[in-house]
Amino acid sequence: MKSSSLSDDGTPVEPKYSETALRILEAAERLFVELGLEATSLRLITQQAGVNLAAVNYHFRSKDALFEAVFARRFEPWARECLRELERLEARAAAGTARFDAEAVMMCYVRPALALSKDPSRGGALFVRLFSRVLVENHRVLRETLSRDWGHLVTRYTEALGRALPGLSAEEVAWRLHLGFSVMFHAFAGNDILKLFGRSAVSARDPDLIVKHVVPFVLAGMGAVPRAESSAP
Amino acid sequence: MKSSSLSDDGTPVEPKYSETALRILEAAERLFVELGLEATSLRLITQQAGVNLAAVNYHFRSKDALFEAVFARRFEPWARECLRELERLEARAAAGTARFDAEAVMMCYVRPALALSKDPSRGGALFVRLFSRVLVENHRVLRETLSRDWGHLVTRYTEALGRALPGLSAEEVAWRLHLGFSVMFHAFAGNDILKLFGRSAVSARDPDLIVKHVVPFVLAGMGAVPRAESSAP
DNA sequence: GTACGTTTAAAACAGACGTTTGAGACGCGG
DNA sequence: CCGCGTCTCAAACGTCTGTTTTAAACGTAC
Repeated sequence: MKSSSLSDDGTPVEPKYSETALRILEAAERLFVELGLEATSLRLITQQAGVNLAAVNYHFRSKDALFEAVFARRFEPWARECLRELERLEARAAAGTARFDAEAVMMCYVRPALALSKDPSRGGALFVRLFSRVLVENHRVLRETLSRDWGHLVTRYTEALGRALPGLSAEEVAWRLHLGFSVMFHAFAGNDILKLFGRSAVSARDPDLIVKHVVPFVLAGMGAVPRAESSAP
Repeated sequence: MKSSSLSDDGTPVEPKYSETALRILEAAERLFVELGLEATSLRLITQQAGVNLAAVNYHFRSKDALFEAVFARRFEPWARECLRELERLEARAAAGTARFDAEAVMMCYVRPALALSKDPSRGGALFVRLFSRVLVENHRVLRETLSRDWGHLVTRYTEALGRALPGLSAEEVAWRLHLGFSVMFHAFAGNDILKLFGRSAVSARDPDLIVKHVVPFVLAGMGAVPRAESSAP
């Protein structure tokens, strides 16, 4: 994933894609989500995009590079939005116009995730599902670049939650962040374990409903009092 | 996934595998977890198992059938253990020797998951990761059989949690179960979003540590007071 | 010892895969 | 008119896939 270059005023310059390249990107995004990287063939992508097979290797260099392009197009604006949310919260807390608590930190993730889920023009919930696949499948393609280019994002969230929950050890904070993000992330991705068993009464695809139920759940979890050690010193 | 037949006393009769078949099962399990179903070739499996390529199609019918066998061998004993835990809780609650609360219901899932994670001879954490991949990749192979053969398990958990949280609507109970299972499941599977960014301070692979942190988190979330509707009638 | 079902072995099958090639179509400034 | 990038197209490349075939080795019962 190459980071997009920045123009003079700092706003990202999206690489211009020809119409053919765009059709490939969109078909690929949908198919990668539904079938996964390995199971999606270039022939299927080009067929659904209505373009020639060789166009993929012309516009993108390879199948792997196409996957990176599909991912970066959606991920980078989203990650930048998360960063902006954190910075805005810090500014408002410094100005005394906002409380710096766990809910405020959490909303710095929920708001961008909600906005993304509701905006099909940016990939919508489809991209969150793609991200989820990438995570569980642990793709070699993205491991390196994600930690190099966006590792600081996680560091920022960790620091923020630590500041919002001052009584906790660093280890405890890391766990709450881990568990909180886990449930929020998989909820937005629509990963419903129970649905696999055909018995989920939850319509886990409506973003507003997700927020309504997931926010109190995670907030309660993050604020939970740690269990007293039963026999440790 | 064919269910194993039962002997007279109700204990499952595990199909006898020849040594060759067993070596295939074990190599396949490891590779399916690491690489996924599509990316794992039969040649790689047989090479690592030290057996001939054709042995797969002889002992198992096809690659898909091998995958089902790998999955069923681990899943069915686990699911039966979950069922037993629920039945034991109901019996003890009826006898007045246990409280039927959210924690008790939750532990009916945590105990089997913990036992499985710590027992390499039953697949250990490896199988939970395989299960997680199956879930996110939404495999055609397992969708039908899981809901047909094990859907009632989810129904049982839903009823149990509803009984443990009597003040809540059915929808609310379904959401708490969904979110609670989601975080527990992905925690046991070691799905660490933050690790993908190279910044997780959490050593999410120690089952005892997982339980220590995930139980208070989920308990707090499940017991959370629902948010008051802000403007609804 | 010979016949039998079971298991292994090596080789070959047809098809799908990602990628490359080389020729031709298009728009555009000269 | 030409010349030159940009882009599309059909065809072919070599490799890998799941599966099948053929033959040989094995243990066991008669």
